[in-house]
Amino acid sequence: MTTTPTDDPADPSPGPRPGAPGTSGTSGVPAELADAMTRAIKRIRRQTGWRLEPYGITPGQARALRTLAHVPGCETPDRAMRLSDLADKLHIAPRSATTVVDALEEAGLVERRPDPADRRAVRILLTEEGRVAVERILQVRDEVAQDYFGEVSPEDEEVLLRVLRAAEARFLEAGPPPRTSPPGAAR
Amino acid sequence: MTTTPTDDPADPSPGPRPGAPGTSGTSGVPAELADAMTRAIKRIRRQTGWRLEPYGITPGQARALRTLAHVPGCETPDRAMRLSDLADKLHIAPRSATTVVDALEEAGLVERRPDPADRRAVRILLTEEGRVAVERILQVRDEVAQDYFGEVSPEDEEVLLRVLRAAEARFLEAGPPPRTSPPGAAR
DNA sequence: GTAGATGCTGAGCTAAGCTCAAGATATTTC
DNA sequence: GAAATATCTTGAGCTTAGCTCAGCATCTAC
Repeated sequence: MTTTPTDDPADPSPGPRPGAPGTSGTSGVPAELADAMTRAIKRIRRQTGWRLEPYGITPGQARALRTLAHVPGCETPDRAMRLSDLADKLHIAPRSATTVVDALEEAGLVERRPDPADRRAVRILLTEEGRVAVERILQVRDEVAQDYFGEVSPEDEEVLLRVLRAAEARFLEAGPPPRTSPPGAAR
Repeated sequence: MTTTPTDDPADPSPGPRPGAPGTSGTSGVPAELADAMTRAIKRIRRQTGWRLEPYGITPGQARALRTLAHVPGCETPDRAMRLSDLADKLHIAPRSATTVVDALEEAGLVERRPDPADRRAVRILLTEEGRVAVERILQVRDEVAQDYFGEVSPEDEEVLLRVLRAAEARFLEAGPPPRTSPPGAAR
């Protein structure tokens, strides 16, 4: 194997701090965990992006489509998401959601419809083609996850899922996390 | 709680496909796992970014600094990373690494030195200030991971870490993953 | 010692975010 | 019911983090 066109021989996130000449290096197991998850997700994302590329679906569009498809009445003009809801869910500014939706509409995956109950607002409906795209996205997601976690035993999978969900719930419950820094932070 | 300035009340990645009117929805446990990890990492990253912000360290700089600090002889001009090595590790083009290093140098965290053995190349040395920054970064990483995973039992932590590392090793070993799409892909 | 490969960077581009402000509607207040 | 205020979307223009292409300096091989 010359010039191996591999995915990623090594990732930025290093392992257990080999020789860092630091002063206060704690580096607990949780940190290792976060690093390992970061690497895993990075690879999964890359894979997913590549496999969706031939269909002309960008990662951003995939995110938006999944979010739109997630709401129960996503096909009816009075229950589908509004543009601003989409923005909220995606953690982007409403103005940015406009651009995302522009692209999706351009691609025929989505359709703007006036909200019957509020003429300022616009509802984003999935088109038939959009639904097909969502199916593809979910399928690719499954494939990639299967590739990555396929060999994990069902018991371990259960543990992972349980732990992650517990951690998530706890974190969300903890409420608004501080955006301030710990010690006397001067920049 | 009015106008809660929460972190993220809900993420784009939805749960177990509640009402998606799909045709071929498989949605196995691995996919759920990938989604859960994606959400976790997203939150961890956001938190980390916020906590590093007061120090004037951007996420991109943090990644670069950690990568630089990772090499054993990162303080000596003949063992520290070259710019192109950094680019490789970060998965960015060499030209982009130039810009990253420009910023780091500007901030006094890093120093360009000619490679004693190859006058085309440049070695990126951490300055004293850079080392301090790396310590901060690692500390914040620890804190955030602790916040997120702190309540997980040591046994579960072990399982997670073991499984993730196994999956990672398997994935890397599988070699260059295909960038082509599964069925007859026409865009 | 010349030819080609390699390492870095200047110039200029793109994608995906952002803010600010304006136009059209809703909602509330008097 | 009219006026003030708030909300929803979008146009204009900016920023950031990437990219490619081209060029110069140097290294390696013949």
